Amino acid sequence: MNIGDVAEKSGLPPKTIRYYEEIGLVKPLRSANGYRTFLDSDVHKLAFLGRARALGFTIEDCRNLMALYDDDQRASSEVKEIAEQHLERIDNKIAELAQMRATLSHLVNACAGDHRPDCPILADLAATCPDGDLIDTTA
Amino acid sequence: MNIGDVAEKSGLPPKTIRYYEEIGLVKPLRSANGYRTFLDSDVHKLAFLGRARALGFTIEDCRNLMALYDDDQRASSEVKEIAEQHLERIDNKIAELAQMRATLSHLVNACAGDHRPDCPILADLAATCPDGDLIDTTA
DNA sequence: GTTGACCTTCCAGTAAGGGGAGGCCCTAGG
DNA sequence: CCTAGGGCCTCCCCTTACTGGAAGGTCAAC
Repeated sequence: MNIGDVAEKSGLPPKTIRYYEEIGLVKPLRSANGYRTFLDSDVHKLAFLGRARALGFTIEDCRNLMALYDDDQRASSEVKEIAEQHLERIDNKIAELAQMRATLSHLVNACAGDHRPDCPILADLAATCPDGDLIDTTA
Repeated sequence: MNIGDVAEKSGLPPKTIRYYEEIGLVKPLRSANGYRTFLDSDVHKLAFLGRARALGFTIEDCRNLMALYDDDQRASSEVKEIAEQHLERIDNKIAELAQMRATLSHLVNACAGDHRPDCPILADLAATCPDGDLIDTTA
């Protein structure tokens, strides 16, 4: 199978598949003309990677998950730990975004959004200094 | 004022300040020895940038917000639009993360996390193919 | 035989800086 | 007067996970 077919079957772009080969996630064979030749198992791996990436796992997570997948002596606790750490990263990120959202949404609601220059959003960005300085927001 | 003082006052690392100069967000003067010389207005700008970045605005957003801040003919609607677009990006990102979180959390709960190899997380990553193929998850 | 689709490699770029090398400048202490 | 130290400078590579493009080889069809 050539890379185009694999791309279609796995749902990953050819560029991504080449990249995954470069970083050692898949190891396709080569035919005489230099083209990459993929097995069904490669397609399977790539689909696995695509799904793991879609869940937000890093490439390194994916590498570890694949290794565990290939290891029938694995303990599910190892897999679970990777997933739990990722879940925590996601929760942290969501919390961070929610905090931004709250502040930003508050500012947006306070802004008239008309033709006048007065703007609480800019005022907030300009005025809130770490050392408590009050800066002239009319500038 | 040298870059070290400005870093302390603005809360941004010197590296970041140099980077902001490189991309044209601040334009410090230079003294005879080649050192950057900052004015209070530069510190003000940098603090502004730091807060905008903390709210997740991109550098390009920051550039535009600063331009609006410097323009006393601005309409607050322009500021509000930038903020609203950013708010939408945040909401999209949160939704995406929440979706990941839901799936992942479901899988984590389903995983025993013990010494045995059986793992619903790996099974899910391996089995759900775009074209509906069922792949042997006992491998 | 030639067109066009496919494949190859390599280079460069993304966002927003971080790390570190190699080297100048300036001040304080002995 | 010399040196140690800390601060500053530029320059280059590194990060994540790809994506785009250029230059060129291959293959099947018309």
